[in-house]
Amino acid sequence: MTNIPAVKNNSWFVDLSTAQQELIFEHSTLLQFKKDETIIKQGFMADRILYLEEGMAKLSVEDRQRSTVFKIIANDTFIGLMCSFVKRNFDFSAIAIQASTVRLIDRSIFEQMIRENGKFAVHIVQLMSLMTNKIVHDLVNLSHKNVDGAVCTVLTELASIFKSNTFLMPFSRVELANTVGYSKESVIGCLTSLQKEKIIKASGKKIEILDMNRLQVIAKNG
Amino acid sequence: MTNIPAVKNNSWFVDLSTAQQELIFEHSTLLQFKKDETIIKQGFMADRILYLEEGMAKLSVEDRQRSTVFKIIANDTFIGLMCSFVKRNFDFSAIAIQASTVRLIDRSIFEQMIRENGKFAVHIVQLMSLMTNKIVHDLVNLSHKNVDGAVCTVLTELASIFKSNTFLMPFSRVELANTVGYSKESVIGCLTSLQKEKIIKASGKKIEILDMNRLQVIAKNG
DNA sequence: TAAAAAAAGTGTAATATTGCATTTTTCATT
DNA sequence: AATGAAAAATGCAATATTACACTTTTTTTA
Repeated sequence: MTNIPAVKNNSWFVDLSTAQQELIFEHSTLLQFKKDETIIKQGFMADRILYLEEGMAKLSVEDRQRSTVFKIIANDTFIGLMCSFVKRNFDFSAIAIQASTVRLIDRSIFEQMIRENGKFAVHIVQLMSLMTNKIVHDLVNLSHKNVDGAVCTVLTELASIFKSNTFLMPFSRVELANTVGYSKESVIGCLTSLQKEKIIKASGKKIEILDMNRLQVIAKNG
Repeated sequence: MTNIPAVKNNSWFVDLSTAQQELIFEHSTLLQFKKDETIIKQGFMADRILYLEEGMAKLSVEDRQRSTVFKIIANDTFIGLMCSFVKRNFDFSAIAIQASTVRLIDRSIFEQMIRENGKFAVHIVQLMSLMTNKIVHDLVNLSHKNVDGAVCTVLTELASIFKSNTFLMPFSRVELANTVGYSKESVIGCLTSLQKEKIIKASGKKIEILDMNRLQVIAKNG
């Protein structure tokens, strides 16, 4: 019998029967990624469903000129659901921003589970609903802000993702610029002035939020 | 026996059995909306799944200050799937931009279909995948463009949605401005200069694209 | 650990965008 | 058809953002 990890209550597979869980685990592989390793490269064939068991990753859309992070995900999240159900290729990239464990699940088995197990299917639809909703609201939200507002919004989000006011930014300055849709100079300038105002402390990738209140005010009002 | 409309090949319910189709149609209502009527108001209770059978609608996120259209949908599309599966309330608004026919489907019956019919479930997951993917790419894409690029991008998209180089804009100038994330003055200025360059002809909501090539070039290169 | 390369940071001139005041046009209503 | 209200359009000064050229710092690699 396959070695099935202890089922956490909130996991995606609670709705599966023991036999189905076994089947999934038989047809899945566990991979380890180091910080900054590429989990998915946009354009690659999408024949697996990916589930981030441990760690964190950033999802980005790539084009000829730049890479734009549109979402940071933490453990217990599907990485590939967004497109691997239809597209032959991944439409975005995923890069580990912490050491991560990813389960690769055979797409046809996963589909079979959706077909066989209605409760599981409903659960998956709900997860997709939630994710889409959040992404749309976040992106629309960012699009109405000036540099300062956008950068501060991202910083507050990062603090909440990392559950700490001190964290390592998973972005280069250029990536941060692409994510908020402004030039790197503007973004760097904003970080510098936030620092002068003693709202944050930034040395390299390490960010420390000193005054969360003021940060949130700027995030809201530009 | 319930009156079931002739099943189109590409419809969302082809995977349902005749009995299931009957059930769905018994537990659903057909509503007519005139142009500019509100189909969904953000914040209302989401106890139905909405399917746009005929017509067109714009989906928007509302906040205190503005309404931002993030997607235009045409006939044979689910309107509410994106959030009505989890949230108690709709997280966005939908307004008919043409006379439209909407089928309201009981949420619990719809969920039951997903549970009972695996093929249907997979189909729904695929639809959601596609939609999310398209929205994310479109929004990210817009966020890197200047006013001209963004406005031209939206205009080319509208032409493709309406399948014609002449169409009625489903936006006020202010809404268009919110959608692209720029001020109304900038957007109006852009439309004016596009007109001076004889790339479009705009009188009120009526837009005529005179030079699609140049429009696309601006859409791409700002 | 030194050298090279990449990323981060800076000041400033050029450019793009906004916000305001005001006018014109459009649209609905009587 | 006249009237009023809302939307659209305009020009311009104020502001925000970019792009450039350059320096400094950090990271990588030999």
